[in-house]
Amino acid sequence: MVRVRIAPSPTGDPHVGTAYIALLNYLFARQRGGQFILRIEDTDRARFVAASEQMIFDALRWLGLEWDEGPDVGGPYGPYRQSERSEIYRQAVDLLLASGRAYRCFCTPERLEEMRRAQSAAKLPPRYDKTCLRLAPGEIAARQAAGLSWVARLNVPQPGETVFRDELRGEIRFDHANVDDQILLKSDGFPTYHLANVVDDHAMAITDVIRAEEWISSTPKHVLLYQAFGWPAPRFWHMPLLRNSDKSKISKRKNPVSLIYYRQAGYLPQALLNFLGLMGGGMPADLEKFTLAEMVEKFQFERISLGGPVFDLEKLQWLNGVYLRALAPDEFLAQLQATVFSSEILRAIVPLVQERIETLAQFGDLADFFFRDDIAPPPEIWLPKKRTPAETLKITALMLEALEAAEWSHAALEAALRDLAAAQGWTAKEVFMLLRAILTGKTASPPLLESAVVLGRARGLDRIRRFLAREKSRPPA
RNA sequence: GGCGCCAUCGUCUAGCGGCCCAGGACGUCGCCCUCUCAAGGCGAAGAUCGCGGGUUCGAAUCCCGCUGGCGCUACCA
Repeated sequence: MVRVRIAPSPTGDPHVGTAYIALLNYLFARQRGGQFILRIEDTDRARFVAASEQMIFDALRWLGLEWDEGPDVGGPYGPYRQSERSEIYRQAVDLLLASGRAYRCFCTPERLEEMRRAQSAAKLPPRYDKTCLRLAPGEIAARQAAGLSWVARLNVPQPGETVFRDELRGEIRFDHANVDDQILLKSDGFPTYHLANVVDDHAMAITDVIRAEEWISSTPKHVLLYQAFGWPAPRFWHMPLLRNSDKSKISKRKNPVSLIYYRQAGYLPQALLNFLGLMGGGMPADLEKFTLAEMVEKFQFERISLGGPVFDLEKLQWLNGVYLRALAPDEFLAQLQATVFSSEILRAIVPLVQERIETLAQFGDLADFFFRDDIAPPPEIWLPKKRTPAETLKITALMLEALEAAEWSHAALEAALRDLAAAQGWTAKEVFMLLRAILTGKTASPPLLESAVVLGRARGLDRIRRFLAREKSRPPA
């Protein structure tokens, strides 16, 4: 019986890369009559975003990737949220500490920083120097008694080598000279990914770990952990990374990556899924358009091409168009009413336009930007009278950062924009008008912040990113 | 820098020793259809298969080296 899992981290919007890996895991499980598990990897309390978990559930369900076990549906191997499994990790660490496969480390971040600087200056691989491994038992007890904070580190045998098999690439070997004594338990008592992932995969009887290629370098640490615990390791399948058009790992800077965005921008889940299925091969080459069920039937993992595929929005858009045109008119209408013309959106827009309207027919004139995709205002709209294009673009980039960090609410957006204006020596009016131009394409619109909230975070941020991309690539006039 | 992974049209890919002076799709361009624009149909341009060595009667396909791209190099996942 095959058991696989997807283990997203609730640190923000659900990511298109998560959907890709989820799809692959789903296919693998369904093809083999196995189970597909959803586990929430919420051990990073610094980056934790409370609303994120629910958004992950919603986005994966929207795509139709149902899981057999998970935090919301339960299952025999729960709990499926790592923050609820602390005791399990603590016991696991005790085991490793007792057997000498892990050790307590009291080094301060400053010392570690210093050590890494020296190593990099000496052109050595950055690696913890095992200082605390040499601590006498009495010294360890004393430091603990003194209340010094500590972490648990994996004791990687030196010298040594770890060899493991990647099902798609064959044998991969790592000299231990390049494997760090990874932190397993953080000073806040939470495990790192490496520990939690191994402990949970074993506890949840995961047979095949299907994850992104970026994990290859840390797989030796995982294999060492399985050995330290005396557990059999699962099979590893590392999938190619989705890329931006410049071939770098897909990122929100260069590409929309939020599944919320794709849903709100009017992509059909079956089209997005189909497109993801095209990434990296796997399906018979003569097929371009196929359903999830057909993928379960025909997708072959052995056929996956290992070169990282560029996530080509234009092709996704074409495919989405194919799906949209194939809809029966009634279905098409239903889609429209479920998304861009939902009564929720309409209801939210009403208070923004009602007080500015003289005939109902003007609704479109006032609210057009909610229903348009490409807003491309000319410089006479967005360029403040007293500013240059260069400084305007610069503050727009800062604005994007500030808004990405802010909660998408009227108060938070307003605070972020006013702070930005003050910090950059712009008037609030200039900053607000700039954002108005980018979001609405006009100099006069319904109230900006209210409009931004209705437009939504995903589409709002996307408009700013697209604006920046467009203006940066525009040859200076 | 170190380590690892990868390498066919701009992009997604087919090809797993002869069927390939490399096929399909997106995008681009042209023509047709047409009141317009799309869609659709037809067609074109587009890859010395990253480079250099081998192995072989024969290599895009196998091996080695180089180069390049990417990833990792955190008390993030």
